[in-house]
Amino acid sequence: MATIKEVAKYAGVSVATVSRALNKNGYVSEAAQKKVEEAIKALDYFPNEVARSLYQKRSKMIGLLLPDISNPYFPLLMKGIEENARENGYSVILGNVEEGSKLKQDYMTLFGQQNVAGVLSAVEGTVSQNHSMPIVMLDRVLEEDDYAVYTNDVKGGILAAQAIMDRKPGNVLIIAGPKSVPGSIDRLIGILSVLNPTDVNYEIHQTRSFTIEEAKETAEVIFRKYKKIDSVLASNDLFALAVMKEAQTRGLHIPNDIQVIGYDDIPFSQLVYPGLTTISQPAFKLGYQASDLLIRLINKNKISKKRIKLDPKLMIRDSLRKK
Amino acid sequence: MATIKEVAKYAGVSVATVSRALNKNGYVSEAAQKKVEEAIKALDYFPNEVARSLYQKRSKMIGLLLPDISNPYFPLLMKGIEENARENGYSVILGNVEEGSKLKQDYMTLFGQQNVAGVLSAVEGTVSQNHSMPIVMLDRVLEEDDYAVYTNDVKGGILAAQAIMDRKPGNVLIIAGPKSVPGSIDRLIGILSVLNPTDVNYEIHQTRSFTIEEAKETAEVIFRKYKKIDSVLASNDLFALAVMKEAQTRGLHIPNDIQVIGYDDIPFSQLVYPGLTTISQPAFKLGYQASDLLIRLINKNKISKKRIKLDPKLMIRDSLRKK
DNA sequence: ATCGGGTGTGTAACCGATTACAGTTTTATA
DNA sequence: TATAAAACTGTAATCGGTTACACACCCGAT
Repeated sequence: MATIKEVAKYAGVSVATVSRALNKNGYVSEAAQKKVEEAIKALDYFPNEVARSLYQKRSKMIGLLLPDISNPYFPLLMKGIEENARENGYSVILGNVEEGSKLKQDYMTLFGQQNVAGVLSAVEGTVSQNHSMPIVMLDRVLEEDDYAVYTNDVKGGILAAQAIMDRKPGNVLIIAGPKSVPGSIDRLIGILSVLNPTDVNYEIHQTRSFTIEEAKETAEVIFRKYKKIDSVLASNDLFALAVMKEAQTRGLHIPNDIQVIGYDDIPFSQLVYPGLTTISQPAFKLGYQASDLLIRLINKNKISKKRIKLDPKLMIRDSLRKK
Repeated sequence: MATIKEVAKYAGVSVATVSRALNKNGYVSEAAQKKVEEAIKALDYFPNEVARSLYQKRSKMIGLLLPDISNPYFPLLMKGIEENARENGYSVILGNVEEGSKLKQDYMTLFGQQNVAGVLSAVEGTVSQNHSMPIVMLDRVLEEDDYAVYTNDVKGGILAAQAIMDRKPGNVLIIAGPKSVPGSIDRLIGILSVLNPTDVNYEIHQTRSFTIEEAKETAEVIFRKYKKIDSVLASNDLFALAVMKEAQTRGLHIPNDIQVIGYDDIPFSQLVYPGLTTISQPAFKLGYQASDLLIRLINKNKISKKRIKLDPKLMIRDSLRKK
């Protein structure tokens, strides 16, 4: 790889002039600009980002902290982030942190050591040690987070509950997501705000994670534990799919014997039979906007909204009964 | 963030001594070592990786090039990579490249500018411009790739085809993956090596991608185009799931009317009804081993095998008929 | 003719680490 | 006790960029 020094030599100018020509700041004569551009082309030169980062005390990278990339909801998020970041000349360092692990602090330290320009985190309790490193929380957001992009989960809960209430439920089972995940609580609040004023029977089954393993377990448990359930509000699509499968295995017909609604709208919801009716979280958009907000913060651009709340949407497929 | 200079001052030694104490090379007296360690703790010092990278002309990062992170096969791969990389003190820069895009060269340049220590790529035709930057190909591997970790796709094809042949197929449909993906061809070779010696009827339907959109389209098309198919060998699980759904929508019973086998064993294959019988690619292990191989290359460690071929496995669930 | 500002350019300091080199002290060996 | 080797330490160069600063030139206004 050629260096700026070699370019300067080839072009017959100083490194300062090359740098100015490259970054188009400061005065550079047309003649010099042209010589530099020729030299760059001739030597196939690309500036070393590491050297830049060192001087600027800030790299063109953003750190991304995710709780579990094997959860299919996150890849979409990542895609949105990656796309926006790339469009803005940033790249993404990946940090995968098992739920509740202490690894998140290690990653934050690492991000600091790498001079990342900012951090996107979907892990609760992410704190910056370095004040010059902005953080935008996404998806899993607390009251106290300054900058955040997330879904209106109360509304999501309401949409899901209304969809069920519109379809004459008998006994409803709510599978509630882990209490450690802020969104789970909001969804439950939304759901209950719809169910409580009615006289519908419901029970709540509490879960501890969003993993596929627990989804499978849970699906088995609920059919033993709760008899005569005919409507299920699941905390995410994984749980919904697991319940559907278990129901079908037990010879129950969906949606006639039991109707199910999910949450997230992961791509697979369309690929099962019957298609899963679910609440769509705009994952790609969430990621894209979060990256956008972070980069605005980095560049100290005007910020219209510190917390961006996106609306979920009801995706009607075939796992609920006809109205 | 504290710098090495501040640590040196606090400890009453030179920066050279601090550096030697940090990296445990060169001579450092016990007294000095202790003073440095105290200073580090007192100032909460972590060495700046960017400065290190600049001097070493190599960072503690590896570049990862993936063709489509929204394909659920890749997150597992990523998880394996991330885990191994982290264990070895490396972090991962993400590069998502739409199939066939020219973006891959941009990313390779970027990786160069970032002084990455090496690159893992699942994108065909990835070439290094910088000889000191080793590349390990994974999953999508060509003959000419020096270092690679991949699945034995011929064997995978054979396993799938045998599973079908063991279960008295009438008319078989092979959904072949895109020709641009090396593995697709091998799978087809494997499948045909089993089918051709028999007198079973089969047809081949060629596809252009592994996307969910094409999977849905294809599922519709094949039921119109190919009548009386009763066994389907899909190029990946997405296509298999789409076919299952379409079949069920048309009132066909799986596996009695039509049996389906997939490829990949993405986590969802367990969550559909009936469970999808498929060929399991050890995605996590693939990623883990690829990272391991790359880091060996980076450290110029002994390498026992330049190309690592992992074996696929038949996962029997319920989408095939009884033997 | 003189002054001032706008242009254009190069030298050198700087970012924060590693390490070559030189100098000093301690220790071991003859 | 002399002497070499080992142990320890600091100064300064280095990695490859950016930019403060100084200097030189050109042009128009006084």
